[in-house]
Amino acid sequence: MKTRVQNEAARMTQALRDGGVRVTRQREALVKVLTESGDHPDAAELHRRAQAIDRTVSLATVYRTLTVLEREGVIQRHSFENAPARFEVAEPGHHDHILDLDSGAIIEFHSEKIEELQRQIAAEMGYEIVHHRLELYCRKA
Amino acid sequence: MKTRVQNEAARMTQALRDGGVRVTRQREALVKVLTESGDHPDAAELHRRAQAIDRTVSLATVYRTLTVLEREGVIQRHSFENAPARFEVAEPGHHDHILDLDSGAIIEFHSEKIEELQRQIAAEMGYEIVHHRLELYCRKA
DNA sequence: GTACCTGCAAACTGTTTGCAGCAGG
DNA sequence: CCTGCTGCAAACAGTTTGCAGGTAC
Repeated sequence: MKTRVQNEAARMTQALRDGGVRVTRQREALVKVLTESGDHPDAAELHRRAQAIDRTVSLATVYRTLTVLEREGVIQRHSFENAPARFEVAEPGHHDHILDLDSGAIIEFHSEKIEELQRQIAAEMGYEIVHHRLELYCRKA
Repeated sequence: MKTRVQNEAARMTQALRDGGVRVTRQREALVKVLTESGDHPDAAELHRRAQAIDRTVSLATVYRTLTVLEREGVIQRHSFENAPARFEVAEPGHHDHILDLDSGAIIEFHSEKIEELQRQIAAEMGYEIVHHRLELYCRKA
């Protein structure tokens, strides 16, 4: 039986092939790092982690590969306030983020009620939501 | 009787003084441009408009002044996806944005129900919302 | 005078790209 | 081989900053 990480890695390398690029040593290192990271690292952090596996991975390749993976929909890029973009493996089912302003922690949440209200508001204006962004910048109460 | 624009301009120049900077010719031009713009211009656009009033306004001064005005809370900076930051005069009462992906139009909306749900979700995690960001990237249905 | 202001150009950050050489089917 | 890959370094966009000179009390 395959582990979750192995499945995600397989899905990701397939996404690379689908995206029309080769699965190289460097890209395999990045895929490994992505599937094993439960947090929301930025490109520089991913580069650091990938280099621990394969010294020859460059930041340029990290960015190039992330672009393909995002286009194929297997990872998501989040641009939070005044900060480099952060990445995470795309899970089925959308979620939003709470950002702890003090610790920098990122917490995921989902509210179907909010999603529904958003759709309703957009519809009232004659719009259809393509995607949205909801971030709560918070402090411990 | 004063017009809304005059009131806003007065509030803004006062904010500059409160922010500890002088109200110069260049800053007056920017204030005028800000109060008269009903849209959400970015810094380059504000620079262009301010130069139409006073040729000597530089982009650096636009940025420096916007920083002060934002710190004083009389304007708001919004960083939408893959785009330079856009600015608007802060109105009492928060609102969120719908972005028309085709036309680039920005529409404001407010939903007290959504705000309440957000507070509720944050509270469940032991958090207090300092500020939040909600953007709906949409297409005409 | 003496602050603080200005525009300019250079610095800076995060990201993308052109290029010469390397490598895998 | 031949295509696409690589790292490097330069380019890029948006924004900030150091500096030499200008301006308002």
